Amino acid sequence: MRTEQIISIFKEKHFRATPQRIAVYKYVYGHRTHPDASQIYESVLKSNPSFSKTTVYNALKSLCESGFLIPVTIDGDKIHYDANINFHGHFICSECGEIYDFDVPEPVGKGLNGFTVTRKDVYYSGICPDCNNKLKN
Amino acid sequence: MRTEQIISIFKEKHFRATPQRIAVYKYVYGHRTHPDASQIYESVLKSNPSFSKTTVYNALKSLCESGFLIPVTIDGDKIHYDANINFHGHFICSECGEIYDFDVPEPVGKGLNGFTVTRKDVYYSGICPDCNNKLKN
DNA sequence: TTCATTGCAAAAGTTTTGCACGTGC
DNA sequence: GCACGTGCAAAACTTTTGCAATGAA
Repeated sequence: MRTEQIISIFKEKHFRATPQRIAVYKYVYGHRTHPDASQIYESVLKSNPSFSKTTVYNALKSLCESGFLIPVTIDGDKIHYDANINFHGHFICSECGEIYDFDVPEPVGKGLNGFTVTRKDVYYSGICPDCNNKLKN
Repeated sequence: MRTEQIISIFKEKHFRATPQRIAVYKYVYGHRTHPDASQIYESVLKSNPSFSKTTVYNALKSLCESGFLIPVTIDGDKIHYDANINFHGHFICSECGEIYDFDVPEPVGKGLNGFTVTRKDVYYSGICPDCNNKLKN
């Protein structure tokens, strides 16, 4: 996504458009690999050596709260980030750790009267095709 | 669950029945609050002051691998544990952090040819009824 | 007996915090 | 200008690791 476009969608939501936030969002938007904070930090640092890790954490948190990114907590360890905010499922391979997107209808929970639901996530885990092939040989 | 019963289901799966593993499982089975490792460690320690934290981590990991417990990674930070291994959804309140169970049909993902799926999780987040009431007043 | 499990301390790693400084609006 | 974001270092946490000692089968 172009920088001007990012600034534009940030301003629509009254989200302060700092260079750090723009760089973080641009990276996650352009790399659909569900990177975690460290990967984002290290990648963003290459073009912007002055950015601090704290700021990347702050930016990611704010971007999630404002709905620009989705936090993926599938591995119980690091948090991964996804710029695809359309509803979809996430699959994690327990062999290689890779996270894949997949299509799945939004699940409809029962007995949640009085609950306000702001986000739904569907996580699968298992073995991905690549690792399945490697394990066969 | 009675200790003898726990030993029995452990042995069925050739899962070594150490006092530590029994105590950890009994605690999680009896407290359906989705505790995390620290809460489990501190609670188990009251009756068994000699147990170490490492062992609690080892036990939880083994219990998950053998299918006695389910790891709940809904908060991206700590891992919570659930002894209810029947399929169900988890709701986390972003205000109080409480995790609730709810009924939901197993989601059916598409386009996962070649993937081996070993676990499915449905996570919701939002505001629980208690916190909704508190926020109204 | 034997090998998996335990326990301790220390390490590794992620995320948070406090506070002074800088900057977008 | 002012509120909010940034940056640094240090702290707080959870989880892992290495290795000797212990105990379940």
